[in-house]
Amino acid sequence: MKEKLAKEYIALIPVLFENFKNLNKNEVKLTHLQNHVVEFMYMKKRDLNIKEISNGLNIAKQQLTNVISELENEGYLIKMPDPRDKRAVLVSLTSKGKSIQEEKWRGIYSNFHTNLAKLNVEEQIDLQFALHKLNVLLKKMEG
Amino acid sequence: MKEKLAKEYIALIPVLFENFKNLNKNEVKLTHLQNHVVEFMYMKKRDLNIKEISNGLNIAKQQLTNVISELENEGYLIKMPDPRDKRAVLVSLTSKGKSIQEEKWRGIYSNFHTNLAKLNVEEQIDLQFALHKLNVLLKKMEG
DNA sequence: GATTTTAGTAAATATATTTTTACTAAAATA
DNA sequence: TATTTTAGTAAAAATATATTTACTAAAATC
Repeated sequence: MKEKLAKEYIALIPVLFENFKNLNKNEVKLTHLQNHVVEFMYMKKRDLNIKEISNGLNIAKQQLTNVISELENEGYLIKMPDPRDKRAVLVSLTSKGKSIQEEKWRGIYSNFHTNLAKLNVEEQIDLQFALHKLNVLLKKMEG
Repeated sequence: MKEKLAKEYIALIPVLFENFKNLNKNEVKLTHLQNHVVEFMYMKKRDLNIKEISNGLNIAKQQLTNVISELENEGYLIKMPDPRDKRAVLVSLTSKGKSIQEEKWRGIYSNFHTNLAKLNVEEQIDLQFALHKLNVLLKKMEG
């Protein structure tokens, strides 16, 4: 059974991939790395220090110095001293930074709504149930 | 209900994101774009011409000339004339190109197997059912 | 058949990303 | 307390990516 399970899991990826392919065709003039950082921070939903971003994105911390100071200059995030470690710096998305991401999600969201119409009511109920189950179980698997 | 449904859908993304974060820490010495192209071709599971890759990845076709000829030099793909359009060129992943991707999926796969142990049998059955439902329904929504 | 569009290539220039090395100051450890 | 490790910055050099312009040949359209 585990074989079949893993196959279903892996089959899910290209399906979702297709859905998100247009996600980063955003208008805002950020470079790839800048966008990557903002996206990562938005996903994490909390302030992060540079090391955490560096680890999370597999980018050398030296690169982040410039990327983040540029984002700060443009008002997408702010830096502040980490009260728990005087060496470290906490990076926090501003509402301008968050709004870039929210704009992207609005697109996904509305697309999802549109496509939902292709399912009948029974299927919609099944979909909700499946999504919920999946979220709960995948989180359990990670934790 | 649609609200709740969309929320579950969107909540799924960060969960999966976490799972795939290490996917591109691969050893192979490809540049980002090169990796992107190989990944895209692998997902599509068929030969593509340069225009299709350009559209699919939102990359100017001029950029692809170099990226693809480099990949060809390294043996990850081959180019051949498109029999249906003498202007066009079909790009096809070699087994060397495919094996890079397969290596990545093996990592995901084995990670999934490991984490599956955190679920009891009943939960595993639920997971399989949810994954299957989701694949079927999402595909229906796209099509 | 003439004209326009399309697929791909080419090359130059401008930006962005990566890597290497080195430094400071605070934290952790011995 | 002395030593080592860690978080962040800085700057130069090497690569990679993006943009612009222009060209060829085949396809599509008029």
